[in-house]
Amino acid sequence: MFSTFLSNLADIRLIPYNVSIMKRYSPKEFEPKWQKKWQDEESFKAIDFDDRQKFVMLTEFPYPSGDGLHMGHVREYTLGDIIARYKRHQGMNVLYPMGYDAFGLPTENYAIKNKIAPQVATATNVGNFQKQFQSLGFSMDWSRSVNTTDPSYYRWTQWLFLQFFKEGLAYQKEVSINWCPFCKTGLANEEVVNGRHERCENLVEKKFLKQWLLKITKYADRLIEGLGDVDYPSRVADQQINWIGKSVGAEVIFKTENSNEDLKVFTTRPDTLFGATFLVIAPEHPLVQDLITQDHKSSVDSYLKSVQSKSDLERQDDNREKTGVFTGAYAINPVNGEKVPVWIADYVLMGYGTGAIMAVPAHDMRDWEFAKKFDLPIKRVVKNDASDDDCTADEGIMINSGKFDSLKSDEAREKIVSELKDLGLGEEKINYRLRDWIFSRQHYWGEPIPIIHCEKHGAVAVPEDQLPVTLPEVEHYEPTDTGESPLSKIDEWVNTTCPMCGKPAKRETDTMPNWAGSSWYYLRYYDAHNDKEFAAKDKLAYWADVDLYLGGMEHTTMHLLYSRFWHQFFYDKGLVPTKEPYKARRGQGIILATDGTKMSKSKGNVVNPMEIIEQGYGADSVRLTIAFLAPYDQTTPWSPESVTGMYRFLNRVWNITNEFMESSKNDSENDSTEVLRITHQTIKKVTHDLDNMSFNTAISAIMEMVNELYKLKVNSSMKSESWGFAIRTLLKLLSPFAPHIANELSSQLKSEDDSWPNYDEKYLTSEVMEIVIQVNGKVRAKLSLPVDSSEEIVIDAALKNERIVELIDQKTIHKKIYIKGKLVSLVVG
RNA sequence: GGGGAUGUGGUGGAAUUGGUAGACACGCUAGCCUUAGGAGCUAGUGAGGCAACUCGUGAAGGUUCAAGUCCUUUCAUCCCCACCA
Repeated sequence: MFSTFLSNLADIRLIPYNVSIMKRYSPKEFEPKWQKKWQDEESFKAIDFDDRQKFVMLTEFPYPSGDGLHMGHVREYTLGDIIARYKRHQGMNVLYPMGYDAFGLPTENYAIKNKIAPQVATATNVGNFQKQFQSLGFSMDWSRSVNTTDPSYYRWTQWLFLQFFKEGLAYQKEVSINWCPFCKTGLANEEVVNGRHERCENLVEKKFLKQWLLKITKYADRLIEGLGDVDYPSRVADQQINWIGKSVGAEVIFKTENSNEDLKVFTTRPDTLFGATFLVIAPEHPLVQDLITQDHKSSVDSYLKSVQSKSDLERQDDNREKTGVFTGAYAINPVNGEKVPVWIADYVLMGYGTGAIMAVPAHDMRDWEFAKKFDLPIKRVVKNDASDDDCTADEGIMINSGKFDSLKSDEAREKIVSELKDLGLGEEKINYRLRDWIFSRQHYWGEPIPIIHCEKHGAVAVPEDQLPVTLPEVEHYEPTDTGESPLSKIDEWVNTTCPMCGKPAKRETDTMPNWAGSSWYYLRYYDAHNDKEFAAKDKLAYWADVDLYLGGMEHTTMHLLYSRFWHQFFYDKGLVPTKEPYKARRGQGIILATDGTKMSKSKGNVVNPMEIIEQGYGADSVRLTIAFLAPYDQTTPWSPESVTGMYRFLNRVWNITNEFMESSKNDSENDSTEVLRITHQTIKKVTHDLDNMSFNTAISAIMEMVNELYKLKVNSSMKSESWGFAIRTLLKLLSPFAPHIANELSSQLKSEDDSWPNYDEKYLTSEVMEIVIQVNGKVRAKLSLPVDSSEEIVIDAALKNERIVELIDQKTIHKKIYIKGKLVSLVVG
């Protein structure tokens, strides 16, 4: 008590009386200086073919909206920057590129509304983004910057599209597409959320249009297999696998009575074929008209009409009742020759499998509901734990299945399929949930699809030497109501000649979706200015593939899957040297508003990172706050107070460094092993944490170091080798996170070396160890002993401890456990 | 219905192999200092208790000398997909 009082007095005396003689930490005064220097000197230029180990740090490039950077951007690019700077300090040739994914509807809508060309609006926004990136101190190689709307870029997007076209992987088809009546454009399945267009939230309609599609389904298996070769978080890999939705089953042919055409169905449970008591086909099924009998025609027609009038949203409603209608037709179950009725119902989807199913009500919940509602027969063919009156999808032992009785489900599956094969009435079949990628958009602001339509030759590729097909300048960007792109109204652009026969022909007027440019942009960073190829082979060989790709979880089934598909195709064509584009993928979590909800303009809870910098906290505080907030992949609310805390911490770093610089002028020589211990310990911890992307704990380790140093400086002079090492190391460890203050103070210290520090084990060991003593599992005492104490000595000391002696009293010790250097556990009773 | 994740103080979050739960920070309390700043310093801060001590990681069981961590059951929240046969 008394001694504590004294040491408090000592503390107070040794704290510099007048802190004001030192320059205050004021990031505004030096951050812009460093940013300008980095810009002017192109400090972060990645060098082609350099001998150092290469490291490609990729972050998803932004859509340059008029609103500037938001917190999500700042998190992503700050984390990328921390890694890029760290790897550079470790001596690697780091490529940390940035570009702009600038085609898209917001700019087009902005252009329509304000009568400003999208090219102009884009240029303005890009300039704004560039400035904001700079003000955050990001270490990007700007010499390789790309912009998807630049003709010198989309020339290669078009060229790559033509490779798909030549291979038959880009094709046109009349398809029922998701149509957004507000944006007046077609959408990919992935862009429809709850029956609404994910961008504008308007209800999506169905429209039948001739569209360009990319045959991503051809790569379904490869896209699954490829996941085995890369380091993706399991939730990303699982989500992609789930999205591709591979199911193994069989296609079974049912002969029909009324039609010459057979009905094909897909099932994953051919073992339940004997339980198929009826068939159901989708309302859009091509055989509908063929099958209906005269006396059912009117009821079928009215059902089809009612289905048509339903919106997608209604059809997907959770509480929907099963609806349907009997066609009057019958089909023959191939395994037992039974006549089963054919129904039409909208719970069967035309887009999956064959658009027809065999209904096994006893073993499929949907069929069960339908059978109950329309009083159709239910036949149990699998015996398992479930009650006979229930529907069960579980496997078991076959019953009511003729010669397959008493087989297990999986055996029956095999045998029945092989029998069907022999009969020529079925075979194994694999189906995917994944559909081909609808690649047409009916908009101005996108890459024109480089195709010319000729009456004689059909769709013809624009010759390579005529690329790019540039967007014409137009007066109006408004989409048309007919479902045609606004480009279709520009006759002088549309009318051209056929490259094959020279006769008059018309240009394709659809443009590509904005996923096109982003499907290959990382490749362009390897050779951003090449006007002969999309990237030179030797540069691809040097840089590919991306070592770490950081981005949003929301892109898992869109951009990330699309670009893997493109890359795999390019690999097959010998255009790229690696099978997969990205060696490792990580997804950062979302930063929510302080109230735990998503930040949104309409709620007015958006935090603007630029404002925080301008308020005087500076870029370093913002960067630290983001990295410290939570594990990088965790969704977490923003905390404005946290910025103050980081600013305070940087202030402490600033002050202790300045104190060190002051004291080194006149203090006496004095060394401290404690200073070295905390320094080496922190190097070890921060290095380990950075390798594991545990940014928040790395920062807390640096904070602990600073706190320790503050305590240590009270009793030891700062003028010593150890202190110099400690302060310089502190700045090095801090520099990936807060590069401005680290560079500023290092330059004041005239510390030129910027290599990552190494720790030395010998400084980590301390002379004493603290041993915890547990009695019956509870911590009862702590001992300080020399580190080299043997087990005997430790246990002996534990048993002699006053407190322990008291607790053991007369009781017997049943067991003594010693965990080296940590604890002694005594079991008494 | 399918897939994935997460539950720890007032808050954000720590906790290599099971080994001192709550690091680091925010906030709060008390005090000090001052050129009154978005500053700095000291002490305290899971709950209950004067204390010894007891309780405590969504809940309930279990394994173990020892469980936030392993096992079983269960509840809650979030994300993605969804009439996918």
